[in-house]
Amino acid sequence: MHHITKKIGSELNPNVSVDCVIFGFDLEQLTVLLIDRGEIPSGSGPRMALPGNLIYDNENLDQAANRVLAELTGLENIYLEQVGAFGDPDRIHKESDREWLKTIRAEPEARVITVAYFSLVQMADYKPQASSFAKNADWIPVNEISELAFDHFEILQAAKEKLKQKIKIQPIGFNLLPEKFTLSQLHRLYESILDKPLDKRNFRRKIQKLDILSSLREKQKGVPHKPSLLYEFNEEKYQELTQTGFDNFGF
Amino acid sequence: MHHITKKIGSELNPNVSVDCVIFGFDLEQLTVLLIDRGEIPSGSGPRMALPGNLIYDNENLDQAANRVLAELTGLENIYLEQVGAFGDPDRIHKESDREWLKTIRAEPEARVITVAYFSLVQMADYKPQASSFAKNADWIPVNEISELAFDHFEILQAAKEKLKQKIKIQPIGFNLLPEKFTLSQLHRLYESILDKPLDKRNFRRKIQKLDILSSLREKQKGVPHKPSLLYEFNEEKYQELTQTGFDNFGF
DNA sequence: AGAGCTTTGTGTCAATTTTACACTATGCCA
DNA sequence: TGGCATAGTGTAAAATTGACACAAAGCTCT
Repeated sequence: MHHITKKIGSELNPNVSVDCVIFGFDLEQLTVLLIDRGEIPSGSGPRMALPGNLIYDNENLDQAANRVLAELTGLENIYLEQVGAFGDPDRIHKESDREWLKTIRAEPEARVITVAYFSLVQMADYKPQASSFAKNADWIPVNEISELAFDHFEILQAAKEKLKQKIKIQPIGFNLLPEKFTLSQLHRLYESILDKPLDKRNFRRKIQKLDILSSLREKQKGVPHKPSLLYEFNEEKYQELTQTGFDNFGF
Repeated sequence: MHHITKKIGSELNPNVSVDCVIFGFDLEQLTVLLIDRGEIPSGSGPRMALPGNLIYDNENLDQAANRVLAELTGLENIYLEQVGAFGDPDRIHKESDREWLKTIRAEPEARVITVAYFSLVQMADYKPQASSFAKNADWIPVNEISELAFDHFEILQAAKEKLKQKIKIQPIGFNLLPEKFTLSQLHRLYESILDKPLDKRNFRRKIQKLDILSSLREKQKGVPHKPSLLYEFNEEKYQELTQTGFDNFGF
């Protein structure tokens, strides 16, 4: 009678999905990877949405999120963290959303609870392209997003907030940067996540005191100003740090 | 074919449940309200579980959590916050859990994702009693809990951690105390949530600086030692504080 | 009534952390 | 070579933290 009476492990669960807020950083500002659903038949309504999909009955939630991420970007072993569950019965109320669901879901009217995740990726690792998921995918600066499909805007807000809290407690921001980066880039990253200016000297002092950066004997090339030293993230020290635990970056 | 083709809004969703970690404080230590499932037929396995239930298709997740809380305790308008979603396909692997589900669920083999909440209640407001939920319910000190049904122990850990983080950022601990309380009680509450000793004088200094307590001209009665002054939580100041936002209690 | 027990309530000092703030150095470009 | 843009650096005042000890109040017991 219900899907659970079917063979377990082989099918989509019509009631539970995952959505991923995939953050990137273009060295200027925080961005999110959104999919473009193309022209919405009924004309109105936002075209952009978070990547997401129903879960399979034989995978756990983390696996589902990793799968969605991999299906869209091909990336694996990416930093991923749950934001929470969202499940208003009327979270699908825009006409454009209903119509779209008809084109992609076997049961477009099902009441779906979605579990949101956020992930941090190095933008350079993935150049957006069309996929099974989407007519198109794009990195969009978070500040420029004002509406999304379904309740995805709400989810985005929650993900931003969670990231904000988390980065005060763990130096996860490195997941967003290329291997070699400058302190100024790190500085701008923190500013864009925390959404407030941070004093340059004080920021540098604090970060350095964490002692998780290795300075390279290497400088930026070709910039029209004084070149910056490049740094690497020192995983060893980071592990030490997370072991002993630290409560506060103090930003 | 699936339950979603039925009339929406009237039925249990067989795939999604909520579980509540209901915290209390007995003025000595942090406690959790657990239900006792009674003798487990197969003999082995934990008897205690978190209160929880499947959601209805016409309620959102917060409503479902509030409903479960109200059904068990009769309490309403209680502090409630989502912890996250838990959904291992094999989260129901103990034999005792399978058997119990057979007695309470229409579809005991369904793969269920549960959304966990934690809530803070004043223990005095609720005296445990049997209910539709449980043969019995009881306040159990969190430190004395070492196993629970399903993945409830894991959920409890996550809820404790979330509470720990949250209380560093917002003075939500007041939800656990009676209207009038002493600074020592508040002190012990913070110690038991943070699970570490806090210096008495430093604690008092910090709390007082928040300026959200009103001292009453009233003392404890009948205690075999110097009586303590009683305090009230000052909601007005609290609102001010949460508006302007404060990032850190600094514990 | 007094001794003893238990918990309350209080202050200071040293060390650390935070905040605010401005100028020189380096490399490109025109 | 001068101009432009960003990198990189130090200090002093203020605030916060952490460590620490003893007198006061009320009850109980004898």
